[in-house]
Amino acid sequence: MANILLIEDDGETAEEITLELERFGHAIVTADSGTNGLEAARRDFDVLIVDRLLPGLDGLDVIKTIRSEGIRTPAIVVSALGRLDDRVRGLRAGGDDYLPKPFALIELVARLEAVLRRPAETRETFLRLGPLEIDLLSRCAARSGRRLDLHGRELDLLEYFLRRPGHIVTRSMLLQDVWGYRFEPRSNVVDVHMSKLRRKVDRPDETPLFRNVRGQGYRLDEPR
Amino acid sequence: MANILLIEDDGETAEEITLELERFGHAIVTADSGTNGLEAARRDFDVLIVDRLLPGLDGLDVIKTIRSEGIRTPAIVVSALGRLDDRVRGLRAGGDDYLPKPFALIELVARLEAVLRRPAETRETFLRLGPLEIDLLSRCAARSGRRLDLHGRELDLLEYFLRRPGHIVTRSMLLQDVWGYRFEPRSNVVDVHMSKLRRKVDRPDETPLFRNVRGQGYRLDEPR
DNA sequence: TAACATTATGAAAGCAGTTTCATGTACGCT
DNA sequence: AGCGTACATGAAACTGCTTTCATAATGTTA
Repeated sequence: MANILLIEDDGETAEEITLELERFGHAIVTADSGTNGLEAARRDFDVLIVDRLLPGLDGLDVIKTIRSEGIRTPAIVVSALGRLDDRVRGLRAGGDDYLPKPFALIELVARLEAVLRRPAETRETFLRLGPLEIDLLSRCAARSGRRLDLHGRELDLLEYFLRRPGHIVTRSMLLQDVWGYRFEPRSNVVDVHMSKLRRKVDRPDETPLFRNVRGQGYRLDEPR
Repeated sequence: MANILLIEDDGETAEEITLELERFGHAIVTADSGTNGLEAARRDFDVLIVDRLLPGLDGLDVIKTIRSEGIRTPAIVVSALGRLDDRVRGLRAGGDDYLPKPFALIELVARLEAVLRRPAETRETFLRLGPLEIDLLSRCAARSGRRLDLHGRELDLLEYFLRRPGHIVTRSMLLQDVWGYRFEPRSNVVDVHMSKLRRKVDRPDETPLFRNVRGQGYRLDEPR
């Protein structure tokens, strides 16, 4: 029922957890290092399960980083380091959870369900970045007061970028999170919609907010 | 730019205000008594301008009534009674405004713009009535956990009813507020969509929540 | 119960948004 | 500059939601 990102370097453990959670109908994606995990965590998951000790980047740092980027996906940290030092104590304050190893899988499932059961995350319904505004409730957007007449997909796209200002958004992220495709079709839907969206957002006489990053994706710039 | 309901019994004053506000690009609908005004105020307006002294029902009572029904359209009360008694003081607390007569029309326009400029009213994004739930952000609805697969219009319809539980909703209200038609076409769009919506919400084995009120419209019953 | 008005609904038509396809343009590397 | 790849975009095809239309069912009144 939920999209879960598991950041865990030990293949065996990852496999074990994946199988168990899939038994409960969840969809799991695995990342095997802190660096990969960080990248994946920028996408739209319902929960993250993060190992504390990871190659490349510490699990807590992954969470810290995405939080600093405004991503609020709840996270459950799993670790052999049982002692509750300061950093771990900070976790709960941030609404996340901590699970010392070894743990019974059923315990993980329970915490997970608890996180998912939490009152539907009160997301912002109104986003703004510089001259760009978007009202998710009435589903309308504007740039400097000029109303943008966006179609559904275009609006979803813009929302996705507005939630990640200044960050590169890849086609793959969009296909997965906006279109909901599990595997990537060879299609240029994203390109076509980006083209349409950009035409509406960045008019010839305006300073462009969207940029293409060759070989990587697109970025919505924060205004300086 | 805004849909305004003017509740004012004096035709001359009403005309004057209407002309001025239309000059600023607003769309005005007028009601000439408290009773008519009350009925109209249940629809979706951006602001109400209400005369204090009205035939039938006092202006403040109109506001009080719709507030008790959960309608939060901001209101500006206009009155020759300049003294700020308790009831008027209560107005500001409720987010509404008061304008003693006589006033310059430009003053009314200013207050109006101020009200409209207020941070987009933080409406509920999640509505519930008995077994019915609707999440406006993800735009999905459910009855007793059973997910209703509603199309856009159906969802808009359901939202409209959920915001007016137990109240009769006329076809005319729906055409105006959900479809945005200014004048009523002879069409049975509403009937068709109600039919589809009811089929999804009220299944044969469930106790029906929607009712038809012959000659008037439909009602979504509050569960007892 | 007959006659009329209102409501319900299946199916077809209409239309708008989405996706694909084909082609043109820009970029980066040697 | 030349080449290959990535990106941009007009237009057609497609899809699915919306609306209309026609007809049936239901309720109301005399």
